[in-house]
Amino acid sequence: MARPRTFDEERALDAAMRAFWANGYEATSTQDLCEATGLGRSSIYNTFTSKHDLFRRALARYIDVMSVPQAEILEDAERPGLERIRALFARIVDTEFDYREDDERSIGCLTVNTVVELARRDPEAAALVERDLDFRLGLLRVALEAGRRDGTVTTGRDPDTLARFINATIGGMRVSAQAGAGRAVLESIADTALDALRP
Amino acid sequence: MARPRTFDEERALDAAMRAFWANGYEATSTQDLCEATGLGRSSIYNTFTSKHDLFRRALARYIDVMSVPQAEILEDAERPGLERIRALFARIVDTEFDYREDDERSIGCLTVNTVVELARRDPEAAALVERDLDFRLGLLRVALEAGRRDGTVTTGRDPDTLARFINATIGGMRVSAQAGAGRAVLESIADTALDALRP
DNA sequence: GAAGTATTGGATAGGCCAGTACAAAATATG
DNA sequence: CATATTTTGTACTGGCCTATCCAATACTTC
Repeated sequence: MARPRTFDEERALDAAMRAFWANGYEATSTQDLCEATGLGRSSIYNTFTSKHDLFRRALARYIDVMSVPQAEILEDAERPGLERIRALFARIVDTEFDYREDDERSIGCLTVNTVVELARRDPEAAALVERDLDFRLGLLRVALEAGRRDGTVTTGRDPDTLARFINATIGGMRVSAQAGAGRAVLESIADTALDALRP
Repeated sequence: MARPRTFDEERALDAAMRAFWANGYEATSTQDLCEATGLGRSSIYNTFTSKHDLFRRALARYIDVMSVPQAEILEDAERPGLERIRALFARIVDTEFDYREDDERSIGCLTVNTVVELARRDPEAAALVERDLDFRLGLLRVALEAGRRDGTVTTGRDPDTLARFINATIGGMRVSAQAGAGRAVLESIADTALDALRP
């Protein structure tokens, strides 16, 4: 019925996500977004209405994309509970090194970056992140409860507290990675955190 | 010999620090800095040369101000090693609640915020933060080694690894606070982390 | 092939950005 | 009190920012 798009909306969204992820919301201009996606301004505004809306969608996509494999790991009934947490840590470390610009520093995690840069003044972003937090805490509790049942998690602390702790550890690893920590350091942080699950 | 200043440079720097801390570097305009400090543009540029330079000084001041009490805690020979770490955690929690805007969300830690927002593209800021990281890791090692000697830290992991872990935990607590965690949650994260020191 | 419709590129708008220019004001020194 | 010197307020600059406008384009349907 009319002229069709010459670009793939999801690819564009991915490119925008990468730009926000690597540079932050404020430091990414609409011009940057045009260059990152390869689209013109018109196409961007026609498709995504505003920079803020594009960010919202990019963040939502990031959360969706990242949570699938994490859920798979944490709900993997084949593995003991503690091993699921260990595998999650390993995945976190891998992503910190897989997704990188030319730079030697990690670009971190868009969710963490958003919490730090935007959560206080952007209620929509805060809501997305909070929803994701609840979801991930739930997944962690599942794995921790499994660990308690199968004897790999022996601490007396309740799964809720432990889930918060594991989640905080992941945040700390991501900040450490952005501060320049290498693979060995991240792995040792993860290993040490696991000690708290079987004291 | 000439007209004297009508403002206190340190007070102005403090106000600017608070502004950057609460809102981030990019989202804080020079206009915001004028309002926060109560100074006119001329006074700001006359005293601090540029927004970036003002930020650099604000960050340096933040690091200085924060590290003094933390060093005191971690080097306090009266306390066993583990208790020093515990006291440090308690202080982190307190600061997350002491320094707050009207908001119900924490403004976090300027160092962490800087790592996340700026470290990748601002080498000066990155250098300040890295220097501070080395300093704090050193303090943590001191306390952890003391803990090993006095028997309160019983884990077999080496102090360097443990220092990284404790530091990451603090980062994770700060991100959690910015994501909306309350006092009880932060305290439980800290308590759980301590479990890793005496497995 | 004509009509209708959505996309696209380029120009543009209005505002805010960091930073500067300059003159008026204020004070220490002589 | 005069002079030298610094601070301060105001106005301004050039540029980049997000967002819009509009005409040209390209495609689908009839």
